[in-house]
Amino acid sequence: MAFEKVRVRFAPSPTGGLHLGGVRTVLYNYLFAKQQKGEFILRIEDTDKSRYVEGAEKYIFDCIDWCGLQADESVLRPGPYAPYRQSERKETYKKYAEQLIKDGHAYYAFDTTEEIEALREKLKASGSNSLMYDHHVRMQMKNSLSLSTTETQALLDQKTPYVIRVKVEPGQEMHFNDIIRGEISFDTTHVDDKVLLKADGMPTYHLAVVVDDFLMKISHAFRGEEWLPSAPVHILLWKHLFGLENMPQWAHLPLILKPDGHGKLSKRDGDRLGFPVYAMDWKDPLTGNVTKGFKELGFLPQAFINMLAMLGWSSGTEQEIFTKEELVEKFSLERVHKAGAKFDFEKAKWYNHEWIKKLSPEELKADVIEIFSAKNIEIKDEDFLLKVIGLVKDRCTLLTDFYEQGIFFFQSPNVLDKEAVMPKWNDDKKQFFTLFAEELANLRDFDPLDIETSFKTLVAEKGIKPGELLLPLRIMLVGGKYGPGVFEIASAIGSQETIRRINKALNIFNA
RNA sequence: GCCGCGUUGGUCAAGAGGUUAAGACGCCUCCCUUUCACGGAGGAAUCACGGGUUCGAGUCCCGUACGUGGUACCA
Repeated sequence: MAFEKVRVRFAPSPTGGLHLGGVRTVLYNYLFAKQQKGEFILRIEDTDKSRYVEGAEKYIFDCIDWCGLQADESVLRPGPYAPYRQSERKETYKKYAEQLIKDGHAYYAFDTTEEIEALREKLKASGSNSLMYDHHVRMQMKNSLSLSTTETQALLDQKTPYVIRVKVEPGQEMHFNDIIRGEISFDTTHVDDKVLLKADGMPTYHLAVVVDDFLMKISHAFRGEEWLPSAPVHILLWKHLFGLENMPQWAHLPLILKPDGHGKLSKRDGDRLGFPVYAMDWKDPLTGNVTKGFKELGFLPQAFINMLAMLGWSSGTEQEIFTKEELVEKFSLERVHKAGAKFDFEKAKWYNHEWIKKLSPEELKADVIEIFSAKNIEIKDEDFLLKVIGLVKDRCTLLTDFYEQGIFFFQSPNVLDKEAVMPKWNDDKKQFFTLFAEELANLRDFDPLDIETSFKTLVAEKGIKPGELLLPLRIMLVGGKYGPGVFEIASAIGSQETIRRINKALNIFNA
């Protein structure tokens, strides 16, 4: 099983949305490929027409792009093994399915849905603990094993709809070595005769994944733990079709679970608990419903993939904040957890906060401009914006927080928190601010220290406690009890604007 | 039901037979800050249970419980 180089793949189905677990699988694939100087390819599983959603394919590429995890080969960037859409590889799968029949490892099955339903009813009634189409029942069904060659040929000639099923021989021990879980064993007695090729000529996942992985020379295959139970089928196909020695190494990733209750995290949990489960906003073209994404909520892609990487993996050190490059360097499949992890949105926000603190104003600039422009605030002076970002970024958890944390640098506050001021408002204070505004007009340099000195001097003259006046001043400039140091703010917005805001507020407070 | 996989604080987790069982999120207290954050110091809180093996078990084995996934012409 000598592979020339590491080749990994991710194969989403375009059924709408890209869930956290999916993005994490992409991420682990990407990290491993880059680390091993290998290639990451992205193929599309679009063989189920009934679930195909228009636009979902593009959406998947957009999400992956936002996360910065571009594939080396894909529908967008075809490589030597194109096409990468399974619907365009139909004939290939059919060829291998027929090969399997020829070799006696698969068979035609002509049973209708109703007949299979009836089988299950019958099994249930008889108290059987297995409702599968398997070696117990296949000779009672309508297929090329129970029928004679001529009968089978006749049905085929009449264009009777059929599927192709694997023939699983019972009583065989099967082993394989999972990179994360180690030795895993199955008994084929409990494996059913899975459908390989559907009546419409499309392959099922089982056939397609094996054929594609072989043809595309995949060396390592990572997928969610939910696939573990179907591994025996895949191993059987590898054995019969391409040889076990050519099979990729498997790694079954732990599941991402609901924060409360039980089960896999699903799209509905996000709506229910108020956090996103998709990378980006997804608008269902049929219903028009929008499912929220991390991007639009105000997450940085760096924080998003950092958080995702740590959900099921740890470096073994105390480091928690990793750049993509550091992840490529440090990541190891052996250190991926076996158990599923509950998703914690609070921790996700913490990662974002850390990343906002870590990035420079320059690196944050483009995102912040976008946040403001979405609120119809046009940024004219970028140097000023950079200064503002530097002043407020430590108090922003989400990118969208830049709006409320920074808006007062660009606009006089519309609403003042009067409640915080009025109960203690009096003539002395009124007088103070009137005087203070006049003082400010005379200041040469309007830097924070000068303003503070001027303020303190006046406060001392008037014999009022500074604390009594600092809060009203803040409310006047900012509107509320938040933001960086008042004198920093005053200096940033300039003397004219500061005086204007003080006077405006005086009118309101004195009214 | 059957089959697979798993189980360290509320959550993410370190831990590869001998540790005072790291660290982070969240929560609480205090300090800093004449706002809100940032930052700093501290606190409460954990090895699912029962049997083995061993001088010694969170770590190895077996069982039980619980969780989770699969059991589709879905992926």
